[in-house]
Amino acid sequence: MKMKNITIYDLAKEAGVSPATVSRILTGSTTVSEEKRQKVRELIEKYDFVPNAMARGLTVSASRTIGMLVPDVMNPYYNTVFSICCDEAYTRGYSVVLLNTFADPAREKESLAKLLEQRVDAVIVFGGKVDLASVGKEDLENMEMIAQRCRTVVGSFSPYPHTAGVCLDHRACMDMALDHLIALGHREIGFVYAGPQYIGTKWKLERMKERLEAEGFPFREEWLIESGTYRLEGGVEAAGKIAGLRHRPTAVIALNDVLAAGLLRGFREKKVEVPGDLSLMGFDNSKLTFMTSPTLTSVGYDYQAFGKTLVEYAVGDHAEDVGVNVMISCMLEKKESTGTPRTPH
Amino acid sequence: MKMKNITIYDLAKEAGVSPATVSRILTGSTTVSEEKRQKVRELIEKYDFVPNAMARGLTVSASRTIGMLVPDVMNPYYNTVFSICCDEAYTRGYSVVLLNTFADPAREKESLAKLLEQRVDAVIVFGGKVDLASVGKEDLENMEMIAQRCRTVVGSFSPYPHTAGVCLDHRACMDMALDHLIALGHREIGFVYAGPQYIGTKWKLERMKERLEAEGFPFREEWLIESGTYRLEGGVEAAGKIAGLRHRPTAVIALNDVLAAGLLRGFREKKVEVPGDLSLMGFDNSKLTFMTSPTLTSVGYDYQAFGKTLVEYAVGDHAEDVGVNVMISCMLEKKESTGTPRTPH
DNA sequence: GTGAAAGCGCTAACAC
DNA sequence: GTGTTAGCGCTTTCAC
Repeated sequence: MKMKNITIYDLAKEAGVSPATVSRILTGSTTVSEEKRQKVRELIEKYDFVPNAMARGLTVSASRTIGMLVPDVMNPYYNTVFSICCDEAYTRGYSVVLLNTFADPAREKESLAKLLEQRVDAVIVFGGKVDLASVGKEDLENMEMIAQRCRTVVGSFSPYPHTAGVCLDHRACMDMALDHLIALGHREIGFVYAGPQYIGTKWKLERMKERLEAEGFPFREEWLIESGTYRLEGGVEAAGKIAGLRHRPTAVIALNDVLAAGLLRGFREKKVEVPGDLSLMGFDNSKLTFMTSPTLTSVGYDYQAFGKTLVEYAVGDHAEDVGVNVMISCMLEKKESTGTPRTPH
Repeated sequence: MKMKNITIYDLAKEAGVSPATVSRILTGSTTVSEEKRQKVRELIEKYDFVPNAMARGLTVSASRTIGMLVPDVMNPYYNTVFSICCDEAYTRGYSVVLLNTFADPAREKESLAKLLEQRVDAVIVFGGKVDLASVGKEDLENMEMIAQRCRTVVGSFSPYPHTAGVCLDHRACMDMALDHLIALGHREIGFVYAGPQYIGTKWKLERMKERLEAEGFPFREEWLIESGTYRLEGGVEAAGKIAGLRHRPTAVIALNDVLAAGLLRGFREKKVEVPGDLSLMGFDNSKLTFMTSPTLTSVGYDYQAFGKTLVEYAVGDHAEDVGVNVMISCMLEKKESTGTPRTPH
């Protein structure tokens, strides 16, 4: 089945020109006589010649390929950003390849290594070590090493000197959520998150404490629920815990829409009405928020800007200010899952 | 910032061995004395040496990389399959890179070309021309050309002699949906799909006609709605049309869960109760079906087998029977969105 | 067990 | 404009 791969030498011989001429036609670097160009074009067509990117890559540095790592393609947040990055990269003549790491450090490391071996022009990293609240010295050095080999940008806050970070302002996001709920009259507010080790979660939690304290609102440990996962099931389970509380909060914020959807489902099972008995909201404002019933109020982001900025840094538009952190703006979209509490204070 | 890339020659010189020896250590092809191995290992560590996959690829044929093309990563169907493929490939020492084509023929072609240039071991193609009911001679030749260069497998029925197809049995899927609805007592059934040009849709439609005819049930053109898209909005719009019908069907089947979710949302706006006034179901049985309220009855597939089979063909486990089509089994999951019609016949 | 040397397929000077 | 030639960084015979 496999046929011998045809090379520019084969084409050159048959066309009666030199390999260099074929190369010139391929790259368009210099002008070639119309006659020869025509002849070679025909042969390329005839043999369905596909140049070998590896041979080319050996002499040319740029591959016009960006590698992107995400912990979970099935999560709307990640696949939305990826999709937009693809689009943005396309307009610039780049393509972006996605690798799924399943939030597994080993796979993340291997994937990164593979991308480096393939000499991609840049890597965009989401999840994993980068998302952790505390970055070890080892990780820092590792990232620096990678940054020395290709452009790097992370989809969260970058503590790395040579890696750009494009990130959400988690404190501002939390403010938006709280402003909304407080304006509706809530003062007993819960929070459901996957784990405190993630930096975004840490910031949101800190901000929440600050705000509630400042407002003089109660802040109970039992209203803080760690689901251990970002997936639907985590939300369902958390809803059970909240429903079982002798003193429930009047509103709950979930770390993402998926968890919020899970909570919604859990509350329905437990006959807790949303937003009647309890207001509920999430973050990410994904399509998902339109599919649930009631639809989910959510703090979303400027995904378009997110993808665009990531790609800009990846292709080197801002080569002078690597190591910088760019904030992506967020906005609240009010939908049906939030309302005034039954017994306003 | 960019440092000179270090090569096996640099390592060899410093270690006082030949480049060949370094290469042997890298590939593990032959035994090398422990002493030299040790020394080289240290240097690899010291310089964070990353071998150049392009140089290697020039002499070695296999890259242990599979390329996958999907029309829309944001669609649960595709990202679920991709995710499982990643997992399956990982256990076999392969990695799979994803490219999003946006169902755009031009991007599909370019993406495919890029994968071929990069000499991936195999490509898994979803969407685009492959999904169309009628494959042109040109497409056929093009696919044959690609199949000559690397293993190819498509995520739908393969009309290509040298390309394996891993596909859903659309007729069986439709049978399952109809069996369920008919058993509940429905005989006036509608169908919402994106467009008739897709082969899966064509088969489903044909099967539906056959079955309804055989049962002697009515089959009205106005109960067949073409949304033009697979996205949520298409479903919302279709719901509006159905709600406006003077004679509504008692049950509606949507081509996928996303459309079904859109329909659900549209029906809610129009005060059509599901499943009270109308039963609704979809295909794919994605996570989404658990997030809506009511939860969505859906015909799902053995995604695990789907991903596994795709990868098996991609890595060449069944090299003898390329060109074959493998069917993935489907199963109905009854949830809340279907019930007995208000006025059973 | 190890080194020398050829070659993978392309690009980019460098001559002409 | 076009051909010649020297690499790019690795793997792999082939000797020893």
